[in-house]
Amino acid sequence: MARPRKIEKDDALEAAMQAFWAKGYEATSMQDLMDATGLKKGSLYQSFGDKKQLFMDALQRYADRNYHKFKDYMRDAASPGAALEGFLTEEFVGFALENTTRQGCFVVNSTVELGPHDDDVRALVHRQNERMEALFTETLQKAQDEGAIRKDIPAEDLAVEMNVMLYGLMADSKSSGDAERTRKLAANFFRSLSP
Amino acid sequence: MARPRKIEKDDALEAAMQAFWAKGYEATSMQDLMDATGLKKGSLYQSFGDKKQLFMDALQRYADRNYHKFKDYMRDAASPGAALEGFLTEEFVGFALENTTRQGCFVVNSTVELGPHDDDVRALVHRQNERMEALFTETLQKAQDEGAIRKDIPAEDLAVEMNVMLYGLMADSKSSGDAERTRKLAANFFRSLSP
DNA sequence: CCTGTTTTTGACCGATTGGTCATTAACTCA
DNA sequence: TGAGTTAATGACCAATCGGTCAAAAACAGG
Repeated sequence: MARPRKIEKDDALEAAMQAFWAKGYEATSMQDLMDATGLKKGSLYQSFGDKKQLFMDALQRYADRNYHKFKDYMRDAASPGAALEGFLTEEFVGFALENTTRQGCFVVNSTVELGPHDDDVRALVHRQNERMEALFTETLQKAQDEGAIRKDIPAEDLAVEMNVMLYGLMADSKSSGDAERTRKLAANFFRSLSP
Repeated sequence: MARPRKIEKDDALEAAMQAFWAKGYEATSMQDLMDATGLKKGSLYQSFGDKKQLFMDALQRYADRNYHKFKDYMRDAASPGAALEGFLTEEFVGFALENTTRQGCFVVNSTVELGPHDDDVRALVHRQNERMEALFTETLQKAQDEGAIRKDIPAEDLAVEMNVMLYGLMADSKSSGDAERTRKLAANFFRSLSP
């Protein structure tokens, strides 16, 4: 009935996500988004609404992807204890090593830049924290039953602590960019979770 | 010999610091800085150079103040162990409670926003991390000798871990704003430092 | 009071910001 | 083939961005 789309909306969103992730909300201009997506300004507005909505869509996309990546990692591990150790000392450090452009974590970046002044970002981050911490809690609980993790602190508390430590590592890596520092931190943190 | 200054440069820098701290570098316009300092645009440029230099001056001011505040706290405590516990469970939580505007830590904010793309910010943050971690190391070392802190991990490593955990808490507080969450996190982290 | 020096001011600059909208292009269905 | 529908385009907008600069203002010493 009408003219078909030339460019996949999904590809454009992925490209916009990369742009926002690399430079943050304020520092990414509509021109940057046009360059990244290959779309003209009018098409961006027609497809995604305004800059803010495009940002929120991109952030949600990132959050979903990260959640499912972590969930899969936990599911595929040999044991809950191995999942936690592997995640902290390998998966996460691997991420830090490939993180040569110091992009950090898009959720952490957005929390710091927009959290204090934007209700939508705060709500999204809150939901993300809740499900990530629920995922960590589940795994930590099983690992406690296994005897791989200390039992004197509730799994829920350890999960929050783990999430916040990952926040710190992501923030720190944005200026340190020191892989050895990250490696040691992750290993020591896992040690402090052990019985 | 010449016209005297009407406004103290120090007061203007303090006001500019508050503005940058509250909104970040990009989101703070010269107009915001004019409103905050009470100075006109031309005066700001004459006194501080450009926006970037003013920002660096403000960030250094904040970093110095924070360092000396922590140093004084450690010095005045009854014992190294009490210094660490008090700092984590009282001083820091008190900061989180008063943090109603979710300003977080200016250094952490700047790392996340500018660290990846600005060598000057990265260098400043690196220096700040080094002296903060040296301060923590010194106190942790003494507390280990006292028997108040676990000895199976070197004090240097614990210091880095503590610094990064504070990074995480500061980032997290920018969207959670949950005092009870912060309190529990700080207490549990101190517990994980104990023997 | 006059001269010299420095601070302060606000008009002004080109570039860029996010955002709009009328026009054109490209398709489907009758 | 023509009518109807939607996608894509780029000219255009007011506002704001960081930054400059000549002129005015406020003091000092002679």
